[in-house]
Amino acid sequence: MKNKKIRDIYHILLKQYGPQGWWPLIDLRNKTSNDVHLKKGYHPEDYTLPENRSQQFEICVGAILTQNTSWTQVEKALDNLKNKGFLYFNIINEIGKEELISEIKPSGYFNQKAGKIKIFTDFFIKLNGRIPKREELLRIWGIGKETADSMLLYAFKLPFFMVDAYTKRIFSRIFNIIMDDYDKIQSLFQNVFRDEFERDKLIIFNEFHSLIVEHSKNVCKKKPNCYNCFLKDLCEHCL
DNA sequence: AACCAGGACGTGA
DNA sequence: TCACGTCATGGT
Repeated sequence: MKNKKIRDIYHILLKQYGPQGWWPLIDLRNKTSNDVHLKKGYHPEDYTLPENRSQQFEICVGAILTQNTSWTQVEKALDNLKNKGFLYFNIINEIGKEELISEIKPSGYFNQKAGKIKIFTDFFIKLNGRIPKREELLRIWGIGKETADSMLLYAFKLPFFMVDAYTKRIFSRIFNIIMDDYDKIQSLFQNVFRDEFERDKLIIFNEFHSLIVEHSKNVCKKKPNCYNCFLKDLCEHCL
């Protein structure tokens, strides 16, 4: 049964990698941590974050910046914005597009992304603290399904399972079927955990996605390292 | 030196 | 609907 397999995989990944502490927040990066192994900005097992509109906004900007771009590049862009004092919705709203572009260059696609961030910022301000509907986000130019769901899950704490290229790749291999339809994959996963409490769903979707990213980077890469993959007993690609 | 990274949009068939 | 081109920097 697919559902049980998906549940098993979640628990295996969680046990192997541990809580991932998504979504990283820039202010936590500068905090002195007694755990040197803790990746900066991440906050494992603290699901209270984000705790204010400013942090929500930062996550949303990061979600746009990371479109088809590695997070290390996004960090550079966010650092630039932070150091300039730009990483606030009221400031982004004030500054010119060219000014924004010059700070987010490391993340690539800077012309498009600057426009996307400006448009989203206008929307975010008009929210005035309200939590947006998914359809509202999808109507905004520059926000597709994945970006919308990453905002809903990690910034607005709503239980949407987000699907990305990694998710499609891993589970295409595991089930030995081409899984490419965003909506089908999302409803499959949300259905698996439909009976969980809302609070648990949030944690599960939060961790699951980040664990998928972690496993995809380390093991289930484009050229997979099946030899030391601890999912191989469940993976049809390896049978 | 090609290839890829936590996608989305516009176009033509 | 779908396949494809475009956007762009910096890592490996």
